[in-house]
Amino acid sequence: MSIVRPRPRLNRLLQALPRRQSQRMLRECEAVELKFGEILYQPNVRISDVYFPSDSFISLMIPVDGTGNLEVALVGNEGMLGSPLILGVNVSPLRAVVQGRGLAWRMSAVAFSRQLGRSAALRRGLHRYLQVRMCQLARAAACTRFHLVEQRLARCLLMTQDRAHSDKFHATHEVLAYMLGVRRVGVTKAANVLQTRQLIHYHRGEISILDRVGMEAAACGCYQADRETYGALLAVPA
Amino acid sequence: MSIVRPRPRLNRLLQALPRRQSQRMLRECEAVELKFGEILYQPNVRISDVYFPSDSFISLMIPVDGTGNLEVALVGNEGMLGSPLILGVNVSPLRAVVQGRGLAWRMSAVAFSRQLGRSAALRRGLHRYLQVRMCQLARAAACTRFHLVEQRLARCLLMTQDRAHSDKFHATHEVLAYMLGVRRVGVTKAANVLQTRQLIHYHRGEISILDRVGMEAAACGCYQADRETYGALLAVPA
DNA sequence: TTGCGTCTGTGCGCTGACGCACGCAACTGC
DNA sequence: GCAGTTGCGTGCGTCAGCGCACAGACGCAA
Repeated sequence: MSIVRPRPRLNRLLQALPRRQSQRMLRECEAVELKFGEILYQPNVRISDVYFPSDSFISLMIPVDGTGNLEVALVGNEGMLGSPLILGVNVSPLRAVVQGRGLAWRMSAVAFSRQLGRSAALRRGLHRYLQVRMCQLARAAACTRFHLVEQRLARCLLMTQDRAHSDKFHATHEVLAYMLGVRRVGVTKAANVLQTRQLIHYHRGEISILDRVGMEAAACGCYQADRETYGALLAVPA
Repeated sequence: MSIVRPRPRLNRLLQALPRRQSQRMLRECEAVELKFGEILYQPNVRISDVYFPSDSFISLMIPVDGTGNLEVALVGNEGMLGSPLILGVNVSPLRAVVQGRGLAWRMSAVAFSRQLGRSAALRRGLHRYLQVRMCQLARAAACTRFHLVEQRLARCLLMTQDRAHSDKFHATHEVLAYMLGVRRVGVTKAANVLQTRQLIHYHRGEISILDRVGMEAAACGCYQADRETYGALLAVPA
């Protein structure tokens, strides 16, 4: 049995804004459907649009030595793409690849910068989001250094589940290996263990999280730590 | 023979400001002598002061699983400590440990935030510095994941040399291991190779860089990449 | 039904780093 | 001049992850 949570129509960063500013932002946005594998940013290429995902999610990868890749962040409806613009820089050092297809709100870089100049509330919110990202980047460095593939895979799947807003989603071992910066075979082995332990089920790229609690135990503490960081800095007052 | 470059009296972030703003900042600062091993920030503890190192340098470490540590940034006179305040957050997720004793300009968090609110030039400069840090954090993640201890050690030594403004500085294998997140023995082996290749010389914690060019070749590309990132975003117009 | 592409599983040898533990040399303080 | 501390070197067994290679399983389309 699979619990599919209602797919969000909005982005949490936008939602957290005062009502009027939130509406002003949406007026400048257009809804776009992002396709799996679509590349939104290339390293050192000028950013022309920012994105506020709703039920899509995008992974940010840093190129290594011209050949390898490593995912350093996964952005869903809790975040945004185009953070350098918040700091007055209009190129991204990272590649942005759509991992989960779905809706996002797109806004031109020009309009975004204009809004940023006008709204202190917007700046405040996005600044806090940036701080969350910095924490998560630092943690990603430690995580990739110290934690085993199995733990990192569990963490990656949980993060994906959160952003897909469903306990079922599509991700082949190949893609997961690419994100984690390991061999495909490494993922196969780790995934096998998780499946044997009844934590997940997968079949030809369709992954289901069966035991969320068990998965959180199987993942390294970085998953919880990331969530707590987000909660502490961006808790949305109900 | 050892070329000791003139020790800088100022911090490059402050220097890059318009003259009047730079002076306004310095008026709020007091010069402090930082001692080796001194801890300036603890994770999740409120930031009371910011620091602009001149000839001191400080490493930022992220704690891992309550036991381990990993250096994710090394801050010298090209940067500052207290970046979360730029984003309106007054706690640091990282531990800040003085690696190279020397002078720094200290300023209260309150005064810093006030200046930040008043000077657009200050905000602009520090925002760009933040973007540099984000790039470097992402790169650190990839570097610790993919590169060998020997390359990473070379990179670490070069970064230290830059911030010490001297090709001689103090750093035991123990400390280097701590920063790189590897065993002390791992550093001993790697350092041995570098010494055999006449790139460095060390004796009881006193390290000399003998062949800068050779070292840059021995280090991974991350060293150059970090420099280029800094240069591209924070080039100081002469 | 056949064929082909995609996804997953397995096997083997290799290596970089780990943990542990001991030895030795140099410097410091009494 | 001796003891204790600090810094560095070495040796050994272990292990996670790598590269390479091949094989089975499933699914879609002709």
